[in-house]
Amino acid sequence: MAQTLPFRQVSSPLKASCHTCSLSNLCLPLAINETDLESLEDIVQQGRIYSRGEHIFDQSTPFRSCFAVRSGSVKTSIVSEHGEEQITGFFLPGELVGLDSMSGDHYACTAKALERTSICEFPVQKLEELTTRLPGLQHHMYHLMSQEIQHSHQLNMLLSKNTAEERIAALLLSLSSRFQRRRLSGTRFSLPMARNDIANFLGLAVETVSRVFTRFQNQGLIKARGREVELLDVPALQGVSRELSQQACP
Amino acid sequence: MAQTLPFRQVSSPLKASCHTCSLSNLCLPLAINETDLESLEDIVQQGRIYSRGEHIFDQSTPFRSCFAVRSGSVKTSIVSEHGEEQITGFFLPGELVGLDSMSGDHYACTAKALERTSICEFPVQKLEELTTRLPGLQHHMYHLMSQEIQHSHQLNMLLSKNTAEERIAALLLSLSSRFQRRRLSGTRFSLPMARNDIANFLGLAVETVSRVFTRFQNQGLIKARGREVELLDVPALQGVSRELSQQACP
DNA sequence: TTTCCAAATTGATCCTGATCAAGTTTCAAA
DNA sequence: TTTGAAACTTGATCAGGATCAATTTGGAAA
Repeated sequence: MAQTLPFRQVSSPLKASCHTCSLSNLCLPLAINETDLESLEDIVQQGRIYSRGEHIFDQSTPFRSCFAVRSGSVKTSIVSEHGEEQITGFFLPGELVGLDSMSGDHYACTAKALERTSICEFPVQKLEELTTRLPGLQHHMYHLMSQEIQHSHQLNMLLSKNTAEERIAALLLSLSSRFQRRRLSGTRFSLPMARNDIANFLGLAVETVSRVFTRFQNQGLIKARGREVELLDVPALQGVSRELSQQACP
Repeated sequence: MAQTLPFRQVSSPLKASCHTCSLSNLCLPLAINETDLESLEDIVQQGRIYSRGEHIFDQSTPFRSCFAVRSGSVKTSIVSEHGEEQITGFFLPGELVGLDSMSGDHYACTAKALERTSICEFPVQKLEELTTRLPGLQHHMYHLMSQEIQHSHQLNMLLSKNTAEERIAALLLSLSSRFQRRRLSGTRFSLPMARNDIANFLGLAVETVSRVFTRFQNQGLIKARGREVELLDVPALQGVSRELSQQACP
């Protein structure tokens, strides 16, 4: 995958057009003004398209940029010394990938496209220069990073206190509200990730995930066929989850 | 606890002396220069002393400041809708509390002193102003927040993949290396937290923590009497833990 | 010192979810 | 269309750790 990086930099980087991007209200501070927005556009590069399963970066890639998902979705994961993988997050359009890597000179995780995915690239060096000039943008960076800490803490609680059913209900509701913020249906959507990924993320076995899905289905809470999911009874799901209403929702 | 806050602000805040603070190499960027350090000292207030169990802030407190532990130790926790508590971190001298709260206008967690604890206060408004002027300090803030995300991700992995023994070994080793960085013994120290807190933090029952401690003791890995702990066989503990070598170690 | 309550330990039993083992479905490539 | 492999589902069994219960220890206040 190391070859893809030089390629992306050689190929003339398109200047991003945050002005017209429908996601700008998600990945940008709402308070940002016209001139500030132009400064940001100057440093943002419209990255290339990644196809399903393709690496965006991994723990051996030198850290240069954060990435905003424009369309599609991304998963990040860390790997233990013994090769065990732990998925640390799923990222939907408008969400920023790489905030965990802003210390050290390599990425702290591996990022992989879950489907055909388009991303915008923020070179951190330029971003840091810019945030010293734009206090509003700096504040927004603190805001985003702080939220990522909070969401991870909520996930800790979920993993340490909740049952399999509660974890899965919470994930479904999280996805639901995040889709909804993107003006997509919050009750009928397509899971960007495999059952295996769900299991890994939530600290469960695949078989358990599968069983809970069918149990929810039998109880009339959801309708699921493969990755297509319909939430039939959101209040009931909320009753099951009791926590993490909008994990990782920026 | 709300009464203590006004009190702390009325009582003339002492200007901190980061110059002479033995922890400055932990909580400050190493590259910071003389003039920058003075700017920082201008905004840092030497906070008051908290006694064991005392609240520093909670989720109803308006967010104003981050805090650096000067001596003693602090635990932070979040509470679910149903009143379940989840400890999200233990903080030793030199570590910064409150980075998860830099979004929103209230703290995102509750912070409580685990013992007699002295802290320095960083009013965030002034801190943000300062970081726009000092790019090195801004970079350091990104660095610290990024690390907090990483540590939380590592904790996620620990909770989702590791056994009770592995979790506890990892915690002991984490504390060990953090004490060591503070020039304290890494093999013989006093746990700042109760068994209950360890259990809560690691997603276990108290009884399990107790049992693992005695098991480790019988295997000759540690010697434990109450909160006094001696690590007798660090390599063996590392073999048990296999992960999270230095969680939350800034 | 005694008293008292919280913290910690130890034992016995139970249950959720892991693991092992077959299938079944899906979907992409030939 | 066939084929093959990965993804998913379902069933049976097992085990790690939770829970319940009973002491024991420790430390602060009287």
